[in-house]
Amino acid sequence: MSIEKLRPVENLSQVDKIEMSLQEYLRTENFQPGDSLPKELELAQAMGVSRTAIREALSRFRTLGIIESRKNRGMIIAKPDVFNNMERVLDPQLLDDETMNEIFEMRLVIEVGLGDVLFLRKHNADLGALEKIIEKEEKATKKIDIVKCDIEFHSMLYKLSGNKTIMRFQKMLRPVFDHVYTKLGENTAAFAANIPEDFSPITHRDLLNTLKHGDPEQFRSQMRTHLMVYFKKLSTD
Amino acid sequence: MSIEKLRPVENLSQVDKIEMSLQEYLRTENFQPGDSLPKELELAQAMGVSRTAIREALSRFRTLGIIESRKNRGMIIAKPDVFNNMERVLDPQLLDDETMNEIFEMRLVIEVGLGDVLFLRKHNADLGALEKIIEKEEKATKKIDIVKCDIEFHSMLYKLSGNKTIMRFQKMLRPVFDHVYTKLGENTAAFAANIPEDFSPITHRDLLNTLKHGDPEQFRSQMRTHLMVYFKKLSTD
DNA sequence: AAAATAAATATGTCGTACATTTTTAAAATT
DNA sequence: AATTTTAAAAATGTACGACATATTTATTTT
Repeated sequence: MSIEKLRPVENLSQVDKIEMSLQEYLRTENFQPGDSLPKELELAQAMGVSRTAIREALSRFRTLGIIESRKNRGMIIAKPDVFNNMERVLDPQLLDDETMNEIFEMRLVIEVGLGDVLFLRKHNADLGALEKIIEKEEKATKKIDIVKCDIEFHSMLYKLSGNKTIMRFQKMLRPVFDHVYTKLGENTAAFAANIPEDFSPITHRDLLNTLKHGDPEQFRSQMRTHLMVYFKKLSTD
Repeated sequence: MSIEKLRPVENLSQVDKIEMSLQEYLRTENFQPGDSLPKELELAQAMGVSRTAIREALSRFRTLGIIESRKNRGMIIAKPDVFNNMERVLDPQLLDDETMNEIFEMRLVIEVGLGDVLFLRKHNADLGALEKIIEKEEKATKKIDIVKCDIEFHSMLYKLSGNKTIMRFQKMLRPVFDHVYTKLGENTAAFAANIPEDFSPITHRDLLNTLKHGDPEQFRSQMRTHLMVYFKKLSTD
């Protein structure tokens, strides 16, 4: 059994306890987005602690996007934004290589799986947008422009999925991708390493064609191949 | 162009500014995990604000898992945990139906795409663990036990992916899944609705067999079918 | 009754003080 | 002189009180 679950018993600060207590309160009282919270002073008095401590606990909720406070007016339960604030944590400068690799792998997983959703929604999706990006890419000569188009193309796929949560997720991870891209840009040898001799790459145009006239299974497979070039990791361990 | 990018110009609180300033400082000074930060008072003096304001900004970073503070000792840059604290935001009670659907759809996307990684790593993965879960499931009679096994099976897939980030992601989303499961459990009619007459479901055993003797493409396709039963949404819009 | 004014309200910011525990420095003992 | 004991300094955590500011509510004036 995992022992981590029950670690923090009495190593909790006062604010930690207040936070837990508050969270419990919000849940049991069934607070909903838009509902307004008791005033800081009321909370402080009710819990028998200082306003300072209450404010720090509330500050955590605010940081997590659980509550919102309007100056001089009061605080309300916020409509949760799932990936709120994650961008700030995902600083490529702070991430270790392993996590970075894992995130990139996760991207592969998602974009391969994205095929199904794309096929379900493509009738009301703007495939022309993809076409335009591809044309721009095919005309581009400088590497930086090609990379830009690449990012644009894949971003557009997320957009066409029509799933705002997935879109948000990609937006959140983009700094990581960009970072890896630029790193790869500096060193195309590693970039193209570990690709088998007989490997025939899949272009963005291939993907679009499949999206237009193919089926999800084909798309998944092609996307897998298309993204493989970025993964030394995947092919080795 | 999206106007949202440049909205908050002068609607920033002092703490907001301090936070930005601090983040900038940490980035340009190239702080790395483990490095210790200046003391609160030093920061306050350097920026010409009170310790209170500094503390609130630091509190945000702590909440986001960017820094860690050891009582009476000092604060250090933390090794970022990408999905730190996200669980608390993902309270099913607060999520609207649309987001919930989108998250569930994202799960489909990921588990379909997971096939590739599973096949890459299955040699050092414990397929026997899956076998055991399936056996338990096949013996189970009560619905609640079956649901439990179902959750266990899918969780195990994430685990076998060997990608800790993906695993963390699933852990984070599990409360949402559980919530939907129990809601579905109350109403099996809706649960099984919208499934075509000629639909032949894919069992967990089918998936395991494919994992053992099939190929990624087959697995992706079967996983797609397997998860389809949960999606009225996917088949309609 | 409508408009203008005043009071109450709630969060944001500040300053100070003290508790607690770790680290560092100093003193005492062998 | 080296080790142990004791004392001081340091840093975060908690608390209280005060004021600023902008909003809301109540009161007064026209």
